[in-house]
Amino acid sequence: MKSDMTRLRLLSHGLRALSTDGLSGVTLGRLAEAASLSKSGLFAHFRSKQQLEIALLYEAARSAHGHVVEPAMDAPAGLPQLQALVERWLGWPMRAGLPGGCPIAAALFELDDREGEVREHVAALEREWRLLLGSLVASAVALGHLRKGTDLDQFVWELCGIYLSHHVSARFLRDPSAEEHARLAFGALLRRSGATSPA
Amino acid sequence: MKSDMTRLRLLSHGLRALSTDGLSGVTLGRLAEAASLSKSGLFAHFRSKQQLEIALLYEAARSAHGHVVEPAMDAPAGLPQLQALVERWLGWPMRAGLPGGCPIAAALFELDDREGEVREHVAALEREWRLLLGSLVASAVALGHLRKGTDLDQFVWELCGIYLSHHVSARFLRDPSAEEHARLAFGALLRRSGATSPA
DNA sequence: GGATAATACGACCGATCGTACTATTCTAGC
DNA sequence: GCTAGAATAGTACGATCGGTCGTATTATCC
Repeated sequence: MKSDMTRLRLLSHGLRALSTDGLSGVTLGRLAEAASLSKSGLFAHFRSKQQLEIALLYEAARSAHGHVVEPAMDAPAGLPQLQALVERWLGWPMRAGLPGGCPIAAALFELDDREGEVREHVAALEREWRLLLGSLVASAVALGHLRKGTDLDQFVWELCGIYLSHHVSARFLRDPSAEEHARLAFGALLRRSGATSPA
Repeated sequence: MKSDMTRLRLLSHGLRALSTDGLSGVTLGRLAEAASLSKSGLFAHFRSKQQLEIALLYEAARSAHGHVVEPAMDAPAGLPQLQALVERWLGWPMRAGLPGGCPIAAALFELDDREGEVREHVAALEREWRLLLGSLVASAVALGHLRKGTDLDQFVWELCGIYLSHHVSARFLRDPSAEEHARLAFGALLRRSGATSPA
């Protein structure tokens, strides 16, 4: 359908806006203008601002999956896959063609004190993401790449901290050594977990 | 002066609003109503929305200093002081009476793709904060509490990651084990840096 | 105590917000 | 090619945004 094409265009422009302006920064008027559509025409696609926000967040997750998860799955299972995923994870928005930062990371701070449907969807995405990370760590443990008895939740928790710290130092502080800091931190986390072959 | 009282009341209400709603969520109308003041009366105190935002951010930093830095300075210099500061740092907004999360952490993600004066003030605050953290780590190294040769910048970078991950898991995910994760992560970071007396 | 400046008020500005309702244009199936 | 229904445009709405205005009140200082 023609409508699907338009919807894709809207999601594309909306995702770009989301990455720079955050959820509350994406407005129907601006998005309509960016996508060369009337505001009411845009509004007809999503039946409310909330629905648009949710759609954009899922589009962000879809893009992350395509740019981060899928290519990382080419690596051998276990530690190499985990390392490949982390490498693709850090700074993925830029490689996905987004002009701003990670929309989901930003949403974690924008919605932390807001209730409602949007928050629940972000929470679901974040929980799913951490489950994926945990399963990759578990595989590395099962394959003997990481020490048996490794605290999976703790590993994932600290890995998320590395991602967030990288986001802040790279995007806000514009520290050119953000990548290096993240690499060192991840390496230390691996070593602590008994990685046999450090990258 | 009477005006100073009003200004303090405005900053107090504004800081609360800032912690839950973020910079763009604080509006002149709502703040005026919360502080029982007319919008124009409020506007007379700060000459623009930007000036209000900057004043609120400095108020947040002032509050953090009072609730985090000052009490931590009672601890003996070196590692104990660093540990005391981290303990007070995590979750300080609640202990400061704020209903939401850390306004500065939120600003790091809200302003990462926005230029202007407000961003520069947040950047200055953040840089100053990291300098403080670095100096405490340096003291711990100088006093022999941490290994000589400890990478100060890397330590601070990872510590900030712990703070951010704690913020997300405690405030957004509402994970009751956020404190425990942070404690474990900080302990591991200390151990890696050769701490002789783990807490 | 009276001049003066600070402070607060209410009304209002143009712009934009999200959303609703009504045309109009377009497209798909016959 | 016609027509039904989808897709888009148009218009308007009430609310709120940051901000300005003139005016009234209130402190402050000589």
